[in-house]
Amino acid sequence: MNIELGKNIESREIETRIQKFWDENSFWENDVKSEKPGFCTMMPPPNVTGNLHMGHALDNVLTDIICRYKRMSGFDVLWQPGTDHASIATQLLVERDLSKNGINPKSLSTEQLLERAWNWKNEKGGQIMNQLHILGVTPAWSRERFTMDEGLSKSVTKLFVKMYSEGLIYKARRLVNWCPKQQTSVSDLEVETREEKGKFYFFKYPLKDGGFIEIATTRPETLFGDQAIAIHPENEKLKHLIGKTAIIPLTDIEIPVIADEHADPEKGTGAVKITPAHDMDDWEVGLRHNLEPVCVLTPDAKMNENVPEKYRGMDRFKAREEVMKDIESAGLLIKVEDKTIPTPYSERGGVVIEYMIRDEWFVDAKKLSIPAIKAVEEGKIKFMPEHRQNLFMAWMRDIREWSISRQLWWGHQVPAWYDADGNIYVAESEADAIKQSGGKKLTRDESCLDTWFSSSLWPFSTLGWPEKTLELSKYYPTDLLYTAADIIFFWVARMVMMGIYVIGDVPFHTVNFHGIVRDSKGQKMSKTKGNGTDPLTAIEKFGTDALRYWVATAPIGTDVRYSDDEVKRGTKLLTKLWNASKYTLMQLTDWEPTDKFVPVADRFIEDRWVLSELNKTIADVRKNLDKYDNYNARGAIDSFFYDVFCDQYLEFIKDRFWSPEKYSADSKASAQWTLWEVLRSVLGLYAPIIPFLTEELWQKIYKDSEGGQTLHLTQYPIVRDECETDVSQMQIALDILKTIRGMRTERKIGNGAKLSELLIDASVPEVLHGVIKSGARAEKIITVPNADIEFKVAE
RNA sequence: GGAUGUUUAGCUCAGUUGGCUAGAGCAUCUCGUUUACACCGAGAGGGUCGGGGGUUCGAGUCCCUCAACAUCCA
Repeated sequence: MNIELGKNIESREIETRIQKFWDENSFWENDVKSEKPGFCTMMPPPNVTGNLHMGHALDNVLTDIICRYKRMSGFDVLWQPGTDHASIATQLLVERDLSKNGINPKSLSTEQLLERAWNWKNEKGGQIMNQLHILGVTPAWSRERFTMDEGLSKSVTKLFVKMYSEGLIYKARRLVNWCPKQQTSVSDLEVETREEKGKFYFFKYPLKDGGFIEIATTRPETLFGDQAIAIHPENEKLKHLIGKTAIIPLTDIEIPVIADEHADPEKGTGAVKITPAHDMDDWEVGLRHNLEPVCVLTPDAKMNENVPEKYRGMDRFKAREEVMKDIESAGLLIKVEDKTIPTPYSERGGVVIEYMIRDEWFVDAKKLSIPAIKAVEEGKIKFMPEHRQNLFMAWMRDIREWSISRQLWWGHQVPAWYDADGNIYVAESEADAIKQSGGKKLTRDESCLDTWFSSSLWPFSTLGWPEKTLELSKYYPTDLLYTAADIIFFWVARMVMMGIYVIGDVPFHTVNFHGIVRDSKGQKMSKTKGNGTDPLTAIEKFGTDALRYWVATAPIGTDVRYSDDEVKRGTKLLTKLWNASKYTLMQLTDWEPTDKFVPVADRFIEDRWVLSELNKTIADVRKNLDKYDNYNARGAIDSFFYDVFCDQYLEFIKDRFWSPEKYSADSKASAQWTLWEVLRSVLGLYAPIIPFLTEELWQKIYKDSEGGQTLHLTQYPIVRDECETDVSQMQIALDILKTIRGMRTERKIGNGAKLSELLIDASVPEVLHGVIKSGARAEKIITVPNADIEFKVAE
């Protein structure tokens, strides 16, 4: 063979060239009709308007390693790609863009806004997919879906109607989390509680019969919505006040003093004001005592018409100050204490959540969770790392109803219509709804569904549900899901519930949660800190393979730290692989794959030894990849490649090429066949991790003799029975060679220096003399009974 | 406040059901340009495995307790 490799690797040149070749050939499409067993994984759909970040790189490269491995192991792989409409995030982007251009988004109709959003999606939506290509990942690109595609939207509507008809979706009047910034309700999961420094206000409510009742509150501005004052029924100090009537300060509104266990005698004054429209606990109290909730806030959290004129239109925080000033002037203030208050924030909006009474749509998550819990208990889903299961189960067991309607325009509109009397018609189309109503004039519910509702259908809507497709029967339940731990409840839990409800089976057998990417100091990467690293920048610097190699070092489920130095390790490996290939080719110039084959059993012991080690490695790597353990798989390949192949085997056989006359006639052929086979296996083993360079080398070296188009559709290395020969004696040679190396270092003799004579014990088997001579670079071996190792350096 | 993790070499981390003389990479030090590779090779130093207690012939690994940190939930 006469193939020469250059001195340096042009990583980006190779990678872009090979990426183009892959893209042009659509190698990674599934074939639902194939006889091969299916292997399916879903890409967590990234935000359509988003940009690739390290988290995506982690998900997708880890998934890719497994998909490439499975494909090379005889599976019909379907890796389903696509994007998510991310309703709030996208809507914000579009509105911001409009404002920048001097257009008030509120002046546009929903239709006009939707048109803008679709234009935005069509323009920018492809970007993140293009960025994914650069990672060299292999989803079935032609199957790319978008959560608001026609088909997927139909699935959402269909499911909504089905769930409504079965009572699993319902409209109800509730106190919901309200984001005053985006003016939409949000689910419990979208509320983040932060400990904040605040004030605890103590003041007095006059009693109608004279006297006062003292209360304490953190939210005095809501007092205009008070409906009662509560005292614990067993509060000895205060219970004599129960049944009296209090007057809300700054007003003449009368409210009763009631008995309720919610009033903790130990907290504050022991008496609490009850504002059912603005506090979750008070809402419950209100239900128990039939209190009418009175809302005192506008949707943007200003005081509304239910408060005295002076406060109307005032921001809630300003109103808090004003109310307290006035209470003080009225002589009702007792004291103000500093207090740490758990304050609910809107995760997306970044402002303090209000609780508002609204008619919203809910999913009966409790009912859906029961079979989901059972499925996990029965082990139908494996969590990696395992402890995530506890977290999942704890949340599931404690689940509450899920608020799914949002006052947003970008998303799946709730398929419900109302007639003039407010009757609800839920249907798959307006025509159906009208038919249901008996031909009345209807208006459609304006709210949109929570994006997570839409994306919870992803594992089956992308496979064609509600149609009974071949894809569904072949690929569902899917095998594996790699995703970020922070969406375990938002997405993973909901997919599990919906999958079981809709299809009757779990959406995936294994879910692998990776950690988050931190910077080299262990800080979370964030835009505000500016410590983020863009994967594309890292690729520009070091190449995709190097970045992928770094990703493959991530142990299961732990946070990983990014640093350029870590990624540089990848470039070192690539260089090493390139050089080892180059060296191997140099030894094969007088050899062809068509030459007479040397059976493994006839080869030299060091040749059989390296093949035996390779066999062990292949078994080990496969075992780990079968468990989705990329970390140990990569480690096993590395230690074979570096320690066994490069550092030992290649050194051991050098003398056989330099001085062939010292060895038997078949020495070279034995080593050449071995080199040829081992290098090929190394390329195969590394292929899923560093797909570009291995492809490049395979095409240069092996493609002609093997045929086929790409390394990545060849068979993953398998254990070869004929390589299981007895090489136990090699250990003696390895020990001797290690001792000699130690002696060289001790005596400051370079490892290149040749030894004119090497003295070894006579009991060392003859079969090892060759490898010892070669490995030690000794001209001559002298055997003496009971000898310690000794040598003379050649002049 | 509750739950779940983490705590192993200077740094980042492995260590599967208890049997290791506790490993790797980076960093440090010594030696070596040898015809694949200095993005290299050969070596060396460095840890009472967070503290304390217990079970055991034997504990980094199991139990209890304390501490620090992290995440999630309230």
